[in-house]
Amino acid sequence: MALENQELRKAGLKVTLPRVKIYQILERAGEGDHFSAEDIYKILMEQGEDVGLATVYRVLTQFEAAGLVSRHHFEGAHSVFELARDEHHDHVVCVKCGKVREFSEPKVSEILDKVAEELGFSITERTLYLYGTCKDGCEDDKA
Amino acid sequence: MALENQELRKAGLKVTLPRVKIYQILERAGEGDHFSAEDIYKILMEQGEDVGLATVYRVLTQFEAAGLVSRHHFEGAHSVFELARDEHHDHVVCVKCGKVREFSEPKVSEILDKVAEELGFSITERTLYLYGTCKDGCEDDKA
DNA sequence: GTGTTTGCAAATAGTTTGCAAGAAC
DNA sequence: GTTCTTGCAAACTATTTGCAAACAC
Repeated sequence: MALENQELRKAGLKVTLPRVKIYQILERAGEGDHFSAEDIYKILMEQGEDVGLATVYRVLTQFEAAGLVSRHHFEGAHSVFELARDEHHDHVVCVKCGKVREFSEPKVSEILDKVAEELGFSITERTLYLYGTCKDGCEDDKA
Repeated sequence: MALENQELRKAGLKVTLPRVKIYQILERAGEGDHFSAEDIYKILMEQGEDVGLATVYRVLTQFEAAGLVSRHHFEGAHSVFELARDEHHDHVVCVKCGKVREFSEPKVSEILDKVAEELGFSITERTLYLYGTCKDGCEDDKA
């Protein structure tokens, strides 16, 4: 139970209720789950925690700065967050149901590294999002 | 001079001063030039045109819907626009100087199509942005 | 003329910030 | 006890919308 506390301390952040709770929510997420600040805020409310939305934003920003989470901007709207993992991965987003799938293709990274090399760029980050629709049952429940 | 008028008509848009002027600004852009609504608004002001910022947004949105321009969201901030071209291309963005380079790698598209296939997704669009820094002279003039 | 488009001001969505009160160490 | 953190309300940024006046055709 104190595992997340270690993570927080390691990141130079004091162990406070909002940070622990938010970290736990992110930890519980399955692959492909991404939360917006608002999502997290709502979950906290449901859990009866008294945490302000502004704090959720602040904590997520701190987590991002500490490398604990990564932030994504799917289709322009709000940001969503997920716990950072070691292996880089890219995202497929269904524009109908909002579902997100992840994938990782070493060959793509390889090619992009070469492109950067040729252009004289030193890449620090990339975003690769595929938008489309699930072919299988995909109820338009973009809640 | 009436070429852009043709484009507008083809898109089902009446030929009005704001639309023509905005189209011309986009047309003048070199490869890698991307304008935000604000950029375009400022250029119009400098040219002495009396066009509202809201109109710039409306026109750009209409152009996008008509397939005349594509919209990009580089690093979260505001949207930028460029005239749509036939060949798909991806972007490299320098986070120091803001410069944008374009590239196109058929092999990447090929791999991504395969990924989508395997995941049972039907891709309609993708965004692939590489962020980093120019290795050569790149004055931090991210104006 | 009639329907579209525009400019302006006000509204909106997502996110950030100032500040005094409260918690961590 | 001192410094970091929080909650709230207010500010901010990018963008959108309502509406009456102006324009395209």
